[in-house]
Amino acid sequence: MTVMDDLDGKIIGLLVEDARKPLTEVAGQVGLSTSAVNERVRRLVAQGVIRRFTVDASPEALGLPVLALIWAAVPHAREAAFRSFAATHPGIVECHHVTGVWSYLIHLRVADLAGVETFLTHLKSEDLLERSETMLALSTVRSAPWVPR
Amino acid sequence: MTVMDDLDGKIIGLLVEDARKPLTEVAGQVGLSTSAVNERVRRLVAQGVIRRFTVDASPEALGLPVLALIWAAVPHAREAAFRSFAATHPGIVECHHVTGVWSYLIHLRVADLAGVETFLTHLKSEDLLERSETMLALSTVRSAPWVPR
DNA sequence: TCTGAAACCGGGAAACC
DNA sequence: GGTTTCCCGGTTTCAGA
Repeated sequence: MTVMDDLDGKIIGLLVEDARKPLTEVAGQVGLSTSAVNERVRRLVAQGVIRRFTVDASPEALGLPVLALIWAAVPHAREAAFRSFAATHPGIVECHHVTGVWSYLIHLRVADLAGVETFLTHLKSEDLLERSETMLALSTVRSAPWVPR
Repeated sequence: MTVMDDLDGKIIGLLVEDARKPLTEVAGQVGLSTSAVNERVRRLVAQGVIRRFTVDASPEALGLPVLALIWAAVPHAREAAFRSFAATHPGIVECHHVTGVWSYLIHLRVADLAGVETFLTHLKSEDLLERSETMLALSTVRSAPWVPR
């Protein structure tokens, strides 16, 4: 299905750095014509290799400096509810079902520590949380792009 | 510093969904002229609220289906070395310095489980790892945008 | 800081190699 | 699949409010 050569890789790399970079420039840097690049980008989007064009925003600038990493044990009977909650809650940046003693790892973006407490209290009140363990990110060496929602 | 009103918030929200959406459309949806939107976007970039325009790619489509979440204890004397390693290693998607018994949480994207072993072995051989604990993401309820490097 | 008009330039389609 | 050409439309700038 996925037919990718290293030119596609280069194109993606350039667009990762700046998605607004004119295709003419991209074309110049990969050694193709604009149309060829345009067609390849179209294909990459159609194939789902590129999921979307987006912006990487600064959570700090938008008032969400606190990143909490939360291990969560979810009541078995409430797992479906937990998943739909996690999929829509605006503070939840990531949520992975993981191996090990905890069922989920949540990345939570909030304005302050009170926001963490509010979040955990809310989860418990909805019976979506058996127990949890929270760690705070003191600093970040490397981060994924962040998008508000 | 950061002067943001809810119009800026709306604009960012629209660009998050589709960074290539014509500014004329954005303008229509927020009730401003194209020029005004253009100016606001320019300001948001200048202020660092928007860090960059990028693409959200599919790690699976690019042959990296495995996401490993690794807790790492790093030798105190090697922390600077660890940080610069983590900042540049292509497989490391995220790396946070955290509170708790572990010093770092790493998100590692690799092709298969052998990739996880190679990674850990390499870290140890460079004396960047005292001990670690690895969890695998079985499924992801919610994920941040992913960019290859 | 916004609007509206004008200039410019990049993107998308068509025809062809 | 690739290139070149051409046209449409979006971005950008500027004058004015």
